[in-house]
Parts: sequence; structure tokens; C-alpha cells
Amino acid sequence: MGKGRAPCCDKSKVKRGPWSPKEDLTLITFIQKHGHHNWRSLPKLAGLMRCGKSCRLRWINYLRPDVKRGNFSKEEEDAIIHFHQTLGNKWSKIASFLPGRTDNEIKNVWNTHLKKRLFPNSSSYSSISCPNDRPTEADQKKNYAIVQEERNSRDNESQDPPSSSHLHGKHMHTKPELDEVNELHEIQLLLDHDDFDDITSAFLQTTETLFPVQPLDSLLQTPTLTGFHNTGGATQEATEPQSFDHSQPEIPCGFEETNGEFDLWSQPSPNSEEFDEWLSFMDNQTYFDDFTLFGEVCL
DNA sequence: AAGGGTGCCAACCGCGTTTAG
DNA sequence: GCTAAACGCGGTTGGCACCCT
Repeated sequence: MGKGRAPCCDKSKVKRGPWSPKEDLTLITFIQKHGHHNWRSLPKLAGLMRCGKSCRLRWINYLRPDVKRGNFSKEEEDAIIHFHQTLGNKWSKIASFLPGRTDNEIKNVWNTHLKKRLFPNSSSYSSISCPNDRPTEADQKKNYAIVQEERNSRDNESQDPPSSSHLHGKHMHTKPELDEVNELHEIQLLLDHDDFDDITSAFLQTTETLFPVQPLDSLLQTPTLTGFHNTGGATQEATEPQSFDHSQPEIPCGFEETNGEFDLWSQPSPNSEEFDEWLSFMDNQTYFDDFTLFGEVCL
């Protein structure tokens, strides 16, 4: 690098703060027509007085057709806890296992709900990725177990438990709810997005099996496969989803084992022999018909 | 009713990584 | 190989809505 980073845009010439519905429409329309190959030039071409980074963030976190609205389900929260235990603050990685959820949203849910439940007395503990503040492994496991216990008792108490982390009736309106929902709905009607519709409905139909949520009990055992379930043990049957396949996935060649874990995040080179095998493996694990499509959708 | 406190989330900031020339 | 631009990620913050006194 040279003499420091040039600012991504002239802050005096770009609008900041909340996006208006008109700006949203402009961005959606432009991206659906032209894509987003260059975020930096996009706002200029689209006629938006916004920084490219701001456009990208708005699109990814809010305007993408496959962004799932509403509260997090128990399964999603379990998945977050699971993957956070394995991956730490790798929000984008975690988000890749929760179709329709963004890294920002997951990060917020973790910071505002899940972390407090897991580490209620750790006010100084701000990041699990910070080694110095990191709770001991034993503490983590204990806390994960406590959360799972709370969940079970909560589910037993009510046939219709709150499905999200918003357990106390707080209802924020900063998301496009109420009037804004109608407005966005109108925007959607204006747009031709057949392809996106297909993808989105596919997501919604298969969400329950997209991320095989490992029961918390079995999570407490040392994971043998980074990012995926292990076969658990004697404790696993209590809460397992019915559609969950517990067979140990066969590890294709090309995955290297480090520290007793297989690194599935290391995608083989597209030209390598392992690539097709990797695709096939990931396809099976994510229950997507076409994993390459999944990669595209996740942007 | 009012005002201070708190929770929450969308958006911003800055840095590391990747890509292009 | 070097440099700068662009991208992407994770941490942080501003401000709104609700709660409490």
C-alpha cells in the first residue's frame, strides 16, 4: 500500500443516513437492469447521491429479494449459536448457512440477545474472537447448555412460544413494517423479477432443511467437521429435527485436516479435480439442488 | 404527561484482502 | 512484484421506539 487509503467517496457530496423509498426503488431498478458489477460507479450511474459502499450495504442487508423478514426462529437461533461456537465472529460465514439472513442481522441478534443469554455476567466480554477476553471452553459449553435448557422449558410452557429473540414484546418499526411494507410491496410489483421470485420461493420452501441444525447437546461435543454437524452421541435424539440426516458425511478428497478439523471453507480451485467433488459435497450438505446457484444467490 | 434510561437495529467507519493494471 | 482501487467484513454508533419512574 502507498500513502494511506483514499476515501471511498467525497463525503460532502453524498447523502447519508436512512434510505428513502425512492432511493430504494432507484437502486433496485438499476441493479435488476444492470447488476452490480462495480459498486463504486453504481451510484453515479444510477443517479443516486450515495456512496458505493452504502449502496452495497443497502442492497445486501435490505433490498435483496431473498432477504428474509421477521423474527428469528428457534432453529435459526440454534444455528447461530452452533456456528458461532465453531466459527466465532465470522458473521458472513454464519450467514451463508442461514439463507435470507444477513451477516449484519445475525451480528445484531447475537450482540443483543444470544450473547447476553450465553454470557450474562460478562459485561467486559465484547467479542468471542478476542482471545484475552474469551471465556474458557468449559464456560462456553456450560452457557450453551444453559441456553438450550431454557429453550426446552420455554417450549414446554407454551404451545405457541415467541418464535424470535424479541421475547419481550418490543416491536421496532425500523424495518419495513406497516406502511413501509405496503410501499415496498408496491415497489416489488413495479419490478420484473421472475428469476428472483423463483430463487426466493425455493429458499422459503426449503428453509427448514437448508441448515441441518445440530441439537445443542451434541454441539457441546468437540466438533469433528468445521461448520457442520457431527454425529453427536447418546444425547442427540431429544431435540433433533425430523428431517435431519445424521449420517456422517463422506469427506471428499481435497479437504485438508488441520487440528483435527476438516476445513470446508477452503474451496478447491474451480479448475481442480476436487472442485466438482466439493460442489457435490456442499450440495448434499446444504440440500440445494444446485450449489453453484446458491453461491450466486448469496452474493 | 414528561423526561431520562434502555434496547434495538440500520447504517457508517475503518481495516484487511483481493483484484487489476 | 508493486501500487492503487475496489470489495468485503466486523466493530461501532446514531437515533428511534419503548419502558420506567
